[in-house]
Amino acid sequence: MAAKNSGARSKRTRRTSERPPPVQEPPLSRERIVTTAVELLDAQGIEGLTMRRLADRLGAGVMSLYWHVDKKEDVFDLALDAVLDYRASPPGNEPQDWRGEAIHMLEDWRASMLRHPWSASLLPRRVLGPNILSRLERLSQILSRAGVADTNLNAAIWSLWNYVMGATITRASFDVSDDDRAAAQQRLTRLSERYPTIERSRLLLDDDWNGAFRKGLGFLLDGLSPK
Amino acid sequence: MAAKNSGARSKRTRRTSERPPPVQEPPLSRERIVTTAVELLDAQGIEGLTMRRLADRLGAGVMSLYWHVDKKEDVFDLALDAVLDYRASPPGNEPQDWRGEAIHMLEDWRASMLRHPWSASLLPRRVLGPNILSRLERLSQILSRAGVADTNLNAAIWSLWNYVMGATITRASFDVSDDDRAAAQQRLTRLSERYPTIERSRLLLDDDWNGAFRKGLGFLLDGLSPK
DNA sequence: ACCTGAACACCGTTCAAGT
DNA sequence: ACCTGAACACCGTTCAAGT
Repeated sequence: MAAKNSGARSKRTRRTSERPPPVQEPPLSRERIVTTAVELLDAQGIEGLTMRRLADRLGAGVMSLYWHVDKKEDVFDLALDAVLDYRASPPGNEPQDWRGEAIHMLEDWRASMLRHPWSASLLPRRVLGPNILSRLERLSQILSRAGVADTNLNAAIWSLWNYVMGATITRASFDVSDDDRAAAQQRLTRLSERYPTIERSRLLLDDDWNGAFRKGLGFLLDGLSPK
Repeated sequence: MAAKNSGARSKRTRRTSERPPPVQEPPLSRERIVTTAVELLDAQGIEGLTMRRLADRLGAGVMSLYWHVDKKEDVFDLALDAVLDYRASPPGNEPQDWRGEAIHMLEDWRASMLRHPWSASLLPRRVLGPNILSRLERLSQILSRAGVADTNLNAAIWSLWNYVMGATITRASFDVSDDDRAAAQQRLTRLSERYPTIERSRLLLDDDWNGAFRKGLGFLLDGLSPK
């Protein structure tokens, strides 16, 4: 009873068993597709998401997906936004600690994406889904309450966005290719007369990503703070 | 004589004409491959670069490429670094205006990538080529000379890197999908009770990308400046 | 040393059809 | 309304072979 539907592609013979749909194969739906897509992306990375594989995991034919979704791109859009959900303490709270609030939300943003490393390299090409928008909304409110001038508000939001995106994308890509990074540092050491400064500071070997993220974010918030 | 080799795929009959290789079809080489790859990427975008198409443009068979290059990935790596060359006034100059120097170099970085929008979405997954490294080296020297403490140096470099990458990637992706952006703003206006703050500040309609970039960079440099 | 075509194991998506 | 298989026009890369 356990591994019933695993190995055998026995779609044809399903009707013979009499039970009313026993949870086992709920009908296809956008939701189910997105959930499974995220699973697949987590497991196999961005290259691993294939319409054929996705359909397989769902126990459906490839073309069935196209009833619920227009193009493969849509699956990417939906998967990305699905991953960026944010629940935080209600907005009105503690208007004094805007810095802490901003840091919390942005670190969570980064963490959410690093939990699904594919999301980082996906984001650049994707549309702004509702979860992304509501994070931007939240950020805007925090900064506004903090006293950032209206004329600076958009620039401030985008600069934080830029910082977080850049950091996350970089982090995720280094994660994937740790060997490449080692190779780069090797080359760097070999050519230490060409890159003396970053060689000396061990720029590529510094492993404290979280610390660097927080520190840099601190710099930026310092610069943003209304004087 | 002009459009000699354009339409006809007459590889077979080439030997009949007697001339010594008249510049027309220089032998395949890594360099030629990279140059053509950049052209192709500029023209067709990231999806447009295909080993088959690339070989076609070079008047060679697909598999000939694989003598000069291991995998398609390599072509991407090489194309990316090729685009990031930086020539600036010699490093020793004007030690006083570090801020101007940093801004110049980072704006040039962004501009170089925006000239080849595919580079922005490529970078996250790529190795650090020599041109990228030498920019980081340069940045490190500037900040060091500016008096940034050694303990802050790496964090400072990465935060600037993050900012520039985030900004560039975002800019490039919005460039590609201007309609998507319009659609997003539409949805946003429709749901203005959900996103009142960013709706009011017209976050998604603000078109002054260059201004926003400079402003945000200013914030960050302010935060970085040794007090 | 350099280049090649045929073949393999994949893709996303159109289309006409089934229930 | 929802699902399907066959077919089309592509991919990157292995392999055995040519010069």
